[in-house]
Amino acid sequence: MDDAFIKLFRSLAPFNDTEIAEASTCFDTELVRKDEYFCKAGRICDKMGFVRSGLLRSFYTINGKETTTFFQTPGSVATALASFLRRKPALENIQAMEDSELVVISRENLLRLYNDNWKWQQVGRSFIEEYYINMELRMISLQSQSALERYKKFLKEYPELIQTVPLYYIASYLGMSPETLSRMRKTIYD
Amino acid sequence: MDDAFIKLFRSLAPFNDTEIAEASTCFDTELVRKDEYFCKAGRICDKMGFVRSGLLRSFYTINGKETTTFFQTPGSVATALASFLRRKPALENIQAMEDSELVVISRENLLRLYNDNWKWQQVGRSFIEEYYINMELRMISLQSQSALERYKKFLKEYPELIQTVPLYYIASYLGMSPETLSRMRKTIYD
DNA sequence: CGAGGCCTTGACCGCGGTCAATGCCCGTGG
DNA sequence: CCACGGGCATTGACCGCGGTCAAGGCCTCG
Repeated sequence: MDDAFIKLFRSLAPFNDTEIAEASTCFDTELVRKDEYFCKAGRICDKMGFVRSGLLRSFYTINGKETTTFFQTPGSVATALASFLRRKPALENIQAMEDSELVVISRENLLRLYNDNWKWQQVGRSFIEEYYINMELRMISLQSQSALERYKKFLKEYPELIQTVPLYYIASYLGMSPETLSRMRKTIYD
Repeated sequence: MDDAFIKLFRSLAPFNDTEIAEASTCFDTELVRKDEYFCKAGRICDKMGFVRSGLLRSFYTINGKETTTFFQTPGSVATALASFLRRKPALENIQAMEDSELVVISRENLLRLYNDNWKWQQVGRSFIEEYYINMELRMISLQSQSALERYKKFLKEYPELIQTVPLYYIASYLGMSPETLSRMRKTIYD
């Protein structure tokens, strides 16, 4: 397991070294090459990944149109959460936009950790809470802000991504067409 | 505590009678009269309510405009979740649309239950999961469906609410103006 | 050099928001 | 009992945001 994630877990529950060491056998490393999928829509997503390096995005396809829902940068969690939780086919895909390395735990192993030690329950709760709050903020933004406001907000929150992510993915994430995003950008930079 | 909720809790973790009995001292009953608030925006929401009877709605106000985010019917959970989890001022209000009765647990007592018994951790996880999945579906709907499609979907999912809830709240929940909702209704019933 | 991927630009237009008027229902008080 | 007023739904007129379609420019890569 990775140092950064050990730190993260420790910040969520008071683990000692033994507990971390025992748990580390439950985690695995997975490489996902650019354009390949970590999860696919229609299949049950039975793993949870912690991004160590690279960059991924979640998106679903409705009426032939892709909608990007999240970008997973190093330090964040990648999973089709609803599918993972309910063991139903996932709605969304998770695709690597660059070669990415993830620390992965299977659903099975996670449930085992939950049973072994309540502290992992707490970690699990925390991640879902995190997911939830992200989603809530995103929804409020989509519902109450104009396209321009949403773009400005994105600029503040994810300045790095503007450089690396194709604009049409960002447009999709922001709930607008690439053309509209292009025009928003124009109005800002005159 | 209420029979319906005991059943619910039991479906989420294998409680025995003693555990339920011990926990029941942590719960309380709260009456919220029509138009009064269970939670208020700007204050920290430090309780979680299980609706026994009545009807409530969550909404937040941005730029002087209300947006309804959820309706809480009997059996569902009422709390400003992000505020509850992070102990930050709530963005949303929860207001009773009819006289309502809730079984309430304080944050403090919930944390105590979490510590006492891992099964309650599981219950807590389940509720957040529920909240999360609801939110996700709502977001997908808002982003990928037209106003008319969203209304039709609402009709299927919450036929009861059409009778009892003022249409302008439903419009707000569906992310459209009351006028638009009115026109959608017209196109359906000719 | 050509091809394909991505971004921009322009023209057009439709969904749905805003504003304002009207209708309807119902509770309240004269 | 009726008059009034307020809350809610509907309707109409208008219009702007942002989507769609199509074309053109600009990369990079084979």
